[in-house]
Amino acid sequence: MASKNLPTRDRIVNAAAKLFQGEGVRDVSVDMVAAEAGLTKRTLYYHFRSKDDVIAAYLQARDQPNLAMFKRWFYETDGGLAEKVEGIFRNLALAARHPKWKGCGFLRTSVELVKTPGHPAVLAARTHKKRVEDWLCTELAKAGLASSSQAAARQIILLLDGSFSTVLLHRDPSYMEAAGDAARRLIHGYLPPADTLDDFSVSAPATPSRPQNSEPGRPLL
Amino acid sequence: MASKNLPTRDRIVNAAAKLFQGEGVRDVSVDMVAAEAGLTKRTLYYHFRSKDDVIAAYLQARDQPNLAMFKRWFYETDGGLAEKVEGIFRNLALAARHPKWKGCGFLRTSVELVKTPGHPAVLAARTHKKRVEDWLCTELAKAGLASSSQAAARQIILLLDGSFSTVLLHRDPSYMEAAGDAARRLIHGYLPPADTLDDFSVSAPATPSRPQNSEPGRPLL
DNA sequence: TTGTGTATATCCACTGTTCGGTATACCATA
DNA sequence: TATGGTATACCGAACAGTGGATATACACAA
Repeated sequence: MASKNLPTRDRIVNAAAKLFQGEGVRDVSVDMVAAEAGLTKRTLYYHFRSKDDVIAAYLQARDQPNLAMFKRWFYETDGGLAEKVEGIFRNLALAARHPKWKGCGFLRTSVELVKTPGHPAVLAARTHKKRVEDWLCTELAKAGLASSSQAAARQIILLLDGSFSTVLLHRDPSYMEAAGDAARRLIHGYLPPADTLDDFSVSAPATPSRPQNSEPGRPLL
Repeated sequence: MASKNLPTRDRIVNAAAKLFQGEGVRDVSVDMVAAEAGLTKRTLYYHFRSKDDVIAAYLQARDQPNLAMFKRWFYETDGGLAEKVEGIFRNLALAARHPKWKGCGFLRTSVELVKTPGHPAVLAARTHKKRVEDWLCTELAKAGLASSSQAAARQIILLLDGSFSTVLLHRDPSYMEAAGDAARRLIHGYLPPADTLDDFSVSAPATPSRPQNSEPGRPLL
C-alpha cells in the first residue's frame, strides 16, 4: 500500500475511494472507511464535516487521474482520429474484464444520490464528465471536425456512458467494443468525405498496447 | 388513482413502482410502500417474502409497458427506419423534460444493487434490456440491415442507455436528441449505400406526434 | 532548562434514529 | 370453525454523528 505516510486526510480519501468504488457509497459506512484508513470514526469526523463531504472528496480526487487515463489511451493508440477514439473503448473493455471492475464511479455515485440533485458529489461528477467531453471536443476539432466537433464529442460521451451502464448491467465487456466501433463509424461519417486524402484513417489497426489488467489488485477506473 | 379495486398484491406493486421510480429503491422503506398502498407493513409481508421480492416485482411489472412504449414511439413515427429509431429518442427527450423524470428504473435499480449481482431485480433488468435489444434487432433486420442488424441494435442500445445516464447526470435532455442523431447516422451508414433507392430515408422530418407530458402526474418511463 | 498555554490530532463510548423483518392477536367470511 | 388477510406493537442490527477526554508538538516566557 503506497498510502502509508500520507497526510491523514489523503489516507481517508484513498480508503474511501477503494471502498466506495468497490461497493458503492451507500453500502459503505463511515466506520468502514475509518477502519480501512486505520483510524477511528471520530478522527475522520475531525477531517471531514460529514459523510457527504467524504463522498465529494472521493470523486474530486478521481477527476484528474481518470481524465489522464483517457488521454493516455487516446495518445498511445496508433492510427487516425477515429482509431484513437476507438482505442479508448478498447482499453476500457480491457479494464472492464477485470473481475473487480464496477463501472464508472461518477455515474454510479450520482445514481445513488439521485434524491439530492445538488449534492457536491453530483456536481463533481458533472464537472468530470464535462471535462472529458471538452477535451474530446478539442481533439476532434484539431483533427478536422471543425463545425461538428461539439456534436461528435457529445455522441462519443453518450457511447462512453452507455458502455459503462450497459456493461455493468450485463457484465459483458464486448459491448464496449461495439461502442468503439460505433464511435469510429460516427467519426468517419463526420470527417471530410473523400476529396481530402485522409492520410490517417487507414493506418495501423490500432491494437491496444499494454497487456494491463491481468487480474490482481484494484481495477483501473 | 386507478389502482383502487385491484388485488392487494397489485396495489403494493403499483405503490412500490411509484415510490421506487421517484426516489430509488434504497431511499424508500417498506413502511413507505405499505403506507402508499394504504395498508400496513405486516400485510405487505403477507404478500411478499422480502423487500427484494417487491423490488423484483416492480421491475418485472415495468418490462412489458416499457417495451410497448418504445414500440409505439417507433411505429408512430413517420419516415424510414433511421427516422423511426430517431423518433424513439425524440419522444424520450420529451419524457425526460418532465420535472419528475428520474431516468431508467432498470439501470438505476441495478446500480443500487451492485453489491448483489444475482439479485432477481438485476436479472429482471437484464431481461428487459435484452428484450428491447432483440426487438430492435428484428426491426433492423426487417428494414434491410441483414447481417449487421445485431451490431446496430447493440449500438442503439448503447446510445439509449447512455442517454439515460448522461441526461440523469446533467439534467439536459438535449443529449437525447444528440443520441437520436447518432443513431440515425449509424443506421444510414449501415443501410445499403446508394445502389438501392432508399425511398424512406428522405421522407418527412418525423416530428413527434402527441404533445404528451405537459407537466402533471407521473412521468412516463 | 523548565513551565505554561494553545492548536492539532486522535480515541472510546455513546445517542438517536431508521430499517427490515416478526410475534401475536384479531376479524371476516365461506 | 377454519382459512385468508389485516393490525398493533415490537426486536435487533446498522448507521451517521457527537461528547468529552487525551496525546503530541511547538511557542514563548520565567
